[in-house]
Amino acid sequence: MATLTDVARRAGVSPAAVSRHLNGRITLPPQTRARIDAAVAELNYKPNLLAKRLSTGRTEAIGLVTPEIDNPFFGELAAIIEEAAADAGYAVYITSTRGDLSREITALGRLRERHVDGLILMTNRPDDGALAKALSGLSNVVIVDEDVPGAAQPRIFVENSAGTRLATEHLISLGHRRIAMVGGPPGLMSVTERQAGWEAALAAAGLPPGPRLLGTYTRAHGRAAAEQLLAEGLPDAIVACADDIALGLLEALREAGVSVPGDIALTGFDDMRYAALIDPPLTTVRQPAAQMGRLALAHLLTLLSGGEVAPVTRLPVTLIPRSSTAPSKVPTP
Amino acid sequence: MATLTDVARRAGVSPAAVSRHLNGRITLPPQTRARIDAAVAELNYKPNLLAKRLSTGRTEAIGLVTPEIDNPFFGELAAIIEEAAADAGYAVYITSTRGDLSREITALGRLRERHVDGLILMTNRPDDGALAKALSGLSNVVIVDEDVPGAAQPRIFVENSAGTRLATEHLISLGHRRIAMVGGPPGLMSVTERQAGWEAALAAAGLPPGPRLLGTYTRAHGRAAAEQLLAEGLPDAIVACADDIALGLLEALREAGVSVPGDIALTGFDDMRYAALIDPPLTTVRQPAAQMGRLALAHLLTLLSGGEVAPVTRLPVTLIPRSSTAPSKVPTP
DNA sequence: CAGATTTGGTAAAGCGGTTTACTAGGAGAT
DNA sequence: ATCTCCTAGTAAACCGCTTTACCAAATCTG
Repeated sequence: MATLTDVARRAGVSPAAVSRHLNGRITLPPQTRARIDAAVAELNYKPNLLAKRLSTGRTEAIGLVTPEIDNPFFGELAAIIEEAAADAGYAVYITSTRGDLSREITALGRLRERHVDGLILMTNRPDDGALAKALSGLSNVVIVDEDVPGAAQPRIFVENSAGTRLATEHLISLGHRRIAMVGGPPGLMSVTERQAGWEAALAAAGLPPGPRLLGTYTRAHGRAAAEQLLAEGLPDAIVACADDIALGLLEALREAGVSVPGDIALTGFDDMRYAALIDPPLTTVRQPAAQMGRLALAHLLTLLSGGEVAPVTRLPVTLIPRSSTAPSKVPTP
Repeated sequence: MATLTDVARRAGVSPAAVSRHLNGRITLPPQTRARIDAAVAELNYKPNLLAKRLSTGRTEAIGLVTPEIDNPFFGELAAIIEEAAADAGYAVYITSTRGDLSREITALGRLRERHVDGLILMTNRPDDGALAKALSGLSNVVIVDEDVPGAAQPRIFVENSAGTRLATEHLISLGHRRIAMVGGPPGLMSVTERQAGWEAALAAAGLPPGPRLLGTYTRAHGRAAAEQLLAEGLPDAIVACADDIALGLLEALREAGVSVPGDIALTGFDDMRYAALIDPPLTTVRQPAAQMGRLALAHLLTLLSGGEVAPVTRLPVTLIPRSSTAPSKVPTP
């Protein structure tokens, strides 16, 4: 590989001149410029990024910390962010933490060690303060989708409570009265808020809350919840706090011979790809993944250039009615 | 941030001693070692990776080039690779090329510029030689899932033709006679091989090939193919070369009032997550994504440590029968 | 006890850029 | 003719770590 010095020698100037010319920090007379450009072309010179980075302290890379890159929702977010980052000249390090604190911390370490310029952080774990502590003092971080209580970094969420409120209102308008909620990990902000939306809609309609089953954001939890509800007596409808949970509910209910939406209505949350393709197509609350991804990157770029950014941004969600919800068979009084 | 020199000063030794001790390239007497370790701890010293990299020329990072990170199949592969790479001490740069040659080339450039130590490359585009040319001379690259004709790097594929042969034999054993194939981009190795498997199974059973519709590995192509088949007269069964294609077929057929598997049987390829959850659950050929990912990384690590690796590895596929295939209603003669 | 070997380090030259501080030479102003 | 300013660069320090080559003192060997 040709180095800057090789180019300089060939062009008959100093390395400094070449460096400054290439970075647009000096205006040289046309002939000199032409000689340098020619030398660059002839030697097929490519700057060594490592050297550049060491020198400037900037890496032109960002990190993306996701709980699970193979979850379509995070995959979509990652794809958008990667594309937008590439357009802005940044490479992306992706970490799939699988909900493991130590891998989250490792990723933060990369920022501390100036291995990346900034970080977009997503977690799906209730934090006991360890992650917040690891975040303290770090700038150039944007928290997305799920809160890390106690952290000072800017964050981007969706209107969680509005989402479940919409879903619950939709179910109520279809004539359902006894509406259960199956949620994710207790203590997680998104779960708390989604629960609040469900409760608010019920309260507004003068209905008592149905059963509430928290657990994890997994298909397995959906299955377990279905079994519990089957044992205790099925409600009219279920509001699931994630599409994955809804999928588990659906499987277990179908196996038990319960028809969705014939016997029970079901709503999800996320609108992951495939939510429309399952049987029955899932009524769900759409999170604007693409918009979140783009905004997260935009925020991060603003931070990187020394700008300021709103401490909390909330993006709207929309209810996508499909076939997993149908009018109640019990006539509305 | 404390530097090596700070540590050295505090421990009363030279920077060289600290560096060599920390990298295990010198054995020091216990007291000296203790002084250095103490200084490291007190200053909370973290080596600057950038500097280390510039010095050693190694980056301890690999690149992962995928066509679409938001496709669950590639997502699963990426998750496995990322996890295994992290265990081996490598960070992972992920690029989602969206089938764009220039982004593939950019990723290769990162290797050329010694920005990463090695690369795992997946593509889903028939190459006109441009990618092969960009690959020439690069070592530490493993090609996965799809071929790049003319490239010299080791590669890992699945038994494509065996996969469609299994699927086609399965359909034949269910009594289907007129079996169509809906494939991906013409010229792509996986497509050619999958077509060969379909033809071989039909030939072995003494059956003529049904319609063959090539296109892209997308749901849209599946829809278009379904429309064409509907217009030309439906076959008994369809072998789709990808689950995404099968999904498109399924949608369009359902909209046309054709029942799967009642009126027509359908098989996919990949066994992506959700293939089991759609309506009807999809009979498909399972590609061992996890195994491919792990093997790709193992190969790359072998290359990185100067080892040799098989030029071509083929992994077996398995047929996963589900409900999208059922016995033909036409009695077998 | 001289010479050889081991122990326990060090000095300094990279790695390949960037950047600050500086200067030789010519043009313009007085 | 002198002073100032601008143009077109250059020299050298620096980023933080690694590594080669080397050396002084201590220990062993014959």
